[in-house]
Amino acid sequence: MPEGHTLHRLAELHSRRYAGRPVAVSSPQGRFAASAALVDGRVLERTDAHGKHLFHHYGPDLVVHVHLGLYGTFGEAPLPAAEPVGQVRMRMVGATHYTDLRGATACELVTGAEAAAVRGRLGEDPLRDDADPERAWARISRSRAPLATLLMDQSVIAGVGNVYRAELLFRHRIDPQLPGRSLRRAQWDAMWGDLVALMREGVRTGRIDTVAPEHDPERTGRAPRQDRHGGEVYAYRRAGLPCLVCGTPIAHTAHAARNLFWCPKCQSGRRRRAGVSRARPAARPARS
DNA sequence: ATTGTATGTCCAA
DNA sequence: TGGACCTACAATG
Repeated sequence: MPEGHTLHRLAELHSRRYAGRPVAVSSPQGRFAASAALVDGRVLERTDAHGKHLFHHYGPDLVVHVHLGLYGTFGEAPLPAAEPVGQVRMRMVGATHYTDLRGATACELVTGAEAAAVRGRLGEDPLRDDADPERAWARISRSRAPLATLLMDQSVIAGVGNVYRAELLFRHRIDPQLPGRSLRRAQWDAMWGDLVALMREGVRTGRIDTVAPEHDPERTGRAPRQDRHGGEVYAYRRAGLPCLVCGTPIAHTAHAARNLFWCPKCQSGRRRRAGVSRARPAARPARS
């Protein structure tokens, strides 16, 4: 769940629930207790997210920085608050609801400068208004690294995880091993625009849905609908299953300790190298 | 009831 | 490069 859209969604939710009023902050588990005491009872001024990082601003130098990692979760329920169950790292209690944070990789109190430093290490976030795709392109277009690596590099693009990576590459019919410097400018422009639209949709719905209506398996009969991860996808976690476009079994390999999924036919680099590139415009990212 | 796996990142070896 | 983190859920018995 926690790719960039999840954190932006949480930032919006927490702002709606808690911003502008005092919040009771505690750490039932204890690991965040000393820091929680410093913001307990203060007014939450605002929240924001950059990539997979979430920030709760209680003051210029009182910022709670959260990274969910692989299995961190925020849960919420209406008041009254129940006894904490399990390892609750941080509990926030507001006027109408309370929220429990569990399993996060990072939950720490930082200064404004430290928060800025975290953001300084991050690349362009497609969900932020201040994102500059030109800077990401500058990195990509001079890198020999494969796009599979570059898209997951948070210092290049912040917020893309394993699902958006696989789906974006598929939607643009790009071989995951294609070196960044071999990507054409027009392809990058199309990918960035598509990524912005896909991730905004993810913020809105809370799911990652990438399959165009014309490829809906229910309609084409290519495969049964999956929907396992709260969304319909082309490649992610579909190893061995028929490609929703061409029927070829989806391939799978371990790439830098992460699972990489792609369609060996639709995303074959052979066409491109053969120089017929102009003949097949990047797959139109019919929005989902 | 138990086991396996994961949408992420850091750190030690 | 492998383990740690230590949750949630699906698959297995």
